[in-house]
Amino acid sequence: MRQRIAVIDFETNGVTPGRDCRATEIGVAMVEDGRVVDRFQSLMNAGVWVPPMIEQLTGISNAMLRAAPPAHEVMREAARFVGDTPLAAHNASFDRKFWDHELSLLGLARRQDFACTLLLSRRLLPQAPDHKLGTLTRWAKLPDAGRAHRALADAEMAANLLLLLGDTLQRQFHLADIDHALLCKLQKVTAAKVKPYLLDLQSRQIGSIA
DNA sequence: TGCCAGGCCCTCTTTAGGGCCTT
Repeated sequence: MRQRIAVIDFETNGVTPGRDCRATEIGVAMVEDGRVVDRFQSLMNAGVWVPPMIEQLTGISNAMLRAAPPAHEVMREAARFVGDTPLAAHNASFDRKFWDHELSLLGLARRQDFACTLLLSRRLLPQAPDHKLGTLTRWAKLPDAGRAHRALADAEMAANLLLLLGDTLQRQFHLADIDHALLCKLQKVTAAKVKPYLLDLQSRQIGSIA
């Protein structure tokens, strides 16, 4: 996969963005030419309280957030870092709603689509024991990216998984280079129809060469 | 007043229910 894609991950203090529920950390792993070429990570202070269960899960404490830069500064920097690069995340519906919410507080709006490594791995790696990011990383023997449930480590794990999914597609279906638009299309095809869809795509690519 | 996620996917489905996945 040669295309540049920004793989993002948020740590948050809950699951539904709003006045009391905000992002606490963002990590971005920038993928290009089949590898991670750039990284962005920062804690962010949005003035929200992190419950003990989530402090324990992420290792991000209320004290750490009090010392962190303001959320609006971090998000402005993150938005500049990502620019118009196509986005990806593991369970993108989660990260997308926080990305959109945090941008909206800056008066900004997302212009690009999200590819989802959860939806894609359910379709392309059905033999995996489950489709949690950590399980897939261990199962596929992907590189150790650091402490799970920290934003950059999770973003790097998702980036490695995205590259694996691209390689799997190219190897199994002998497709020309995989791009973000194809991944977004694939995640909308139902799991049962994804293989016929790819075989059809393969035959059309072979036809166009011949 | 009290409660509070939500999108995706499978199946014992579609007039629904429950599990997965993210923090």
